[in-house]
Amino acid sequence: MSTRESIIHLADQLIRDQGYNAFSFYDIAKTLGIKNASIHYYFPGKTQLGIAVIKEQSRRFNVLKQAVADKRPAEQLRAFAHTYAATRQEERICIVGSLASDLHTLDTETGQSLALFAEEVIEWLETVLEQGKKLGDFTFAVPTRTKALLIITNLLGGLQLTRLTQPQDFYTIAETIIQELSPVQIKENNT
Amino acid sequence: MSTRESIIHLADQLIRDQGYNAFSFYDIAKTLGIKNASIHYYFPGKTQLGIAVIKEQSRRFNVLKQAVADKRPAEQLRAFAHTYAATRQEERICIVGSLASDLHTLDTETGQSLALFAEEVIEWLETVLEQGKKLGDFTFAVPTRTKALLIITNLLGGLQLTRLTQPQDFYTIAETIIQELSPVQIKENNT
DNA sequence: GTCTATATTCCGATAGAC
DNA sequence: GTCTATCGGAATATAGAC
Repeated sequence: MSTRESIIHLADQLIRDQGYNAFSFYDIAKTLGIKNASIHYYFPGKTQLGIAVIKEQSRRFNVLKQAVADKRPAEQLRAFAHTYAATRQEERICIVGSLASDLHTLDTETGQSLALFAEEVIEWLETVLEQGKKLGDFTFAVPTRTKALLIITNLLGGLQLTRLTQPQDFYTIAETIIQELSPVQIKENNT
Repeated sequence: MSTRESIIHLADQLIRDQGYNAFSFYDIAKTLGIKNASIHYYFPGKTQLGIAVIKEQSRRFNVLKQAVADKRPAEQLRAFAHTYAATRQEERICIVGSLASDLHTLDTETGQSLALFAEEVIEWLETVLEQGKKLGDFTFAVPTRTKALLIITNLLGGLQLTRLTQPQDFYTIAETIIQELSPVQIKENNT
């Protein structure tokens, strides 16, 4: 991994761990064993680094998208949810949730880049849900976009809320999302 | 409103607008027409101010709780969701989402105070859902705590995600949460 | 209670040598 | 590409006068 890639990777981890306004160039520099000023060689300012992080997340999302494109909708959704579960295990949150929380402190470009990425994710999830419904794999009684919003907010919010409760709460949320889409629901006693 | 109360109120607004690590004592001081140092008279440090904000949110939550205690579960839930809708209109997010995003930069006490508040909200929502089910006002097929987690993450995450899309998306989310609990669902065509 | 003044630390950023 | 050195600014916090 190049220095540039390492910087982006670390910035991403720091943003999703501590928040955009809490991490510093020095945090990255000390980990990489370089100096503060070297980061400015790759990124003129914090804004450009932030945007690079968003673009990298978008790139990785598209890699996932392609990797599961031929699979069943249920499996696509499970792969998607799994990336959040992995994030939960790291005690981090997702990039959209982290930067949306700090939105009013970000440059316009950063906010636009983030909004673009969020819409990418929503629209992909919409197509997965739509396909699942057509195939009879999914059942849901609200508009597709609404269902997509509900699922994403469950995952995004779940990463944050369950930092305050227990990790298990997140896995319960993720499993429930998938179970509730199943057309064959075994209705059990629930206490 | 006393100076102390004004400070807490402004800190709350700033935390939910810009984030804990982005607001400064000066932001509050200039609005109140006082000096930086005066805030330290009321709160020794930022940590104590942050905790006071959480406690005030908890107090106001309990006021709401008492105000709707005699009403039907559906109306209690609607009043709860309405506070989030009002927050959405201000372009802010909820205190739990904001501080949970910054959790790893907060003092232990602040984190504990926040976790306590989050659990208060979850448990109250559980009792409302449970009552609604007993009365036949609500239908849901997952454990009560799970349903509470799903609803709260929809609202918490909705405030953040819809900063990037449109305000209407949030209202759709909030309305859908309530509609989906209704035992008499008119299943319409959904595209 | 509120002020002035200041201490201290940290951060993003830049100039210029190597 | 990476460094040293430094600038300018901002933030939390404290001491002490009024």
